[in-house]
Amino acid sequence: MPELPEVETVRRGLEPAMAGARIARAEIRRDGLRWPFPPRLAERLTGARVERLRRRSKYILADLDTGETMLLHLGMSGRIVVSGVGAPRMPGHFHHAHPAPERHDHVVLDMETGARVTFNDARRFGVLDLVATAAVEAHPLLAALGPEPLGNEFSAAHLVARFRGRRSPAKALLMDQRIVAGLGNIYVCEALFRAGIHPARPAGRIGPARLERLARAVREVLQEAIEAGGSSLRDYRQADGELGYFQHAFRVYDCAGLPCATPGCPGLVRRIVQSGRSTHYCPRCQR
DNA sequence: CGATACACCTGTGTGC
DNA sequence: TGCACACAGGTGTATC
Repeated sequence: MPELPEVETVRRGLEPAMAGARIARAEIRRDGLRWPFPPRLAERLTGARVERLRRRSKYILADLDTGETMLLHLGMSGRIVVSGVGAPRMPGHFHHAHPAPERHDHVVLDMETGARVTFNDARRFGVLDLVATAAVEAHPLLAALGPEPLGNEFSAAHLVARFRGRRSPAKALLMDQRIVAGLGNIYVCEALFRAGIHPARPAGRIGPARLERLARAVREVLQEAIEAGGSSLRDYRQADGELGYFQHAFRVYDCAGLPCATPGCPGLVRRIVQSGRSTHYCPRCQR
């Protein structure tokens, strides 16, 4: 599921419940997700105050006042939902204010304010790790990430430099988190459509003007998707449990067989497979 | 180094 | 109704 817009939406939704609040109790309901949880996880979280929530690529980073940072990734099917915001504090009786745990609720954090944060992940491709805050950027999962697409380091010039001489399909390079961090299957397809670039075009054979257009398209589609609360196809929810609604604004993703969104274009959206993943595009307006 | 295949795991939809 | 199979938003690792 979750690409940058979904993760950013979740991060923002968690802030009211977590930022500045202390974790009163951490319930760890299994040994791990994609990898085993770090040792003594519950003890290391209990009593810690969350100082702030950051995002890097598709990771949520919760800086704790213990000197550690909790690193979260939602994998394909993860969701983090808050319940009981504003509920009166009832020490030892948190459960009265919250729904019963559901299947695949793996980690439950009860904040001292009464809010409950639940990490649910059916497929268990998600990640939860703890790392010294001073060394977060050196974490193996973060160390090789490319620039944030909504930050200053990402630009057409960056794409020019990184695409030069590469024969891989444009889609493959945009999916590569070392080149630009945070894009996934949906937003790569949508950005290539907006830029008029065929997803199979060799990356090194895209001119600078079109890379300018691509950099703009990437920023635009991510920004619009964040404003729409992300895209809900199956599992994804915002932190308050609501669906995102950017899926209604898809122009190509999941639109195989439908007319192209470009006014006057007679093309039909096509689905192909690249590197084992679905690609959606308009063969008429993407070259 | 670059490109591809596979692995991890559960749930859902489709066709027989 | 049951069953087999394809497919799903990600990404580290193995392999050529």
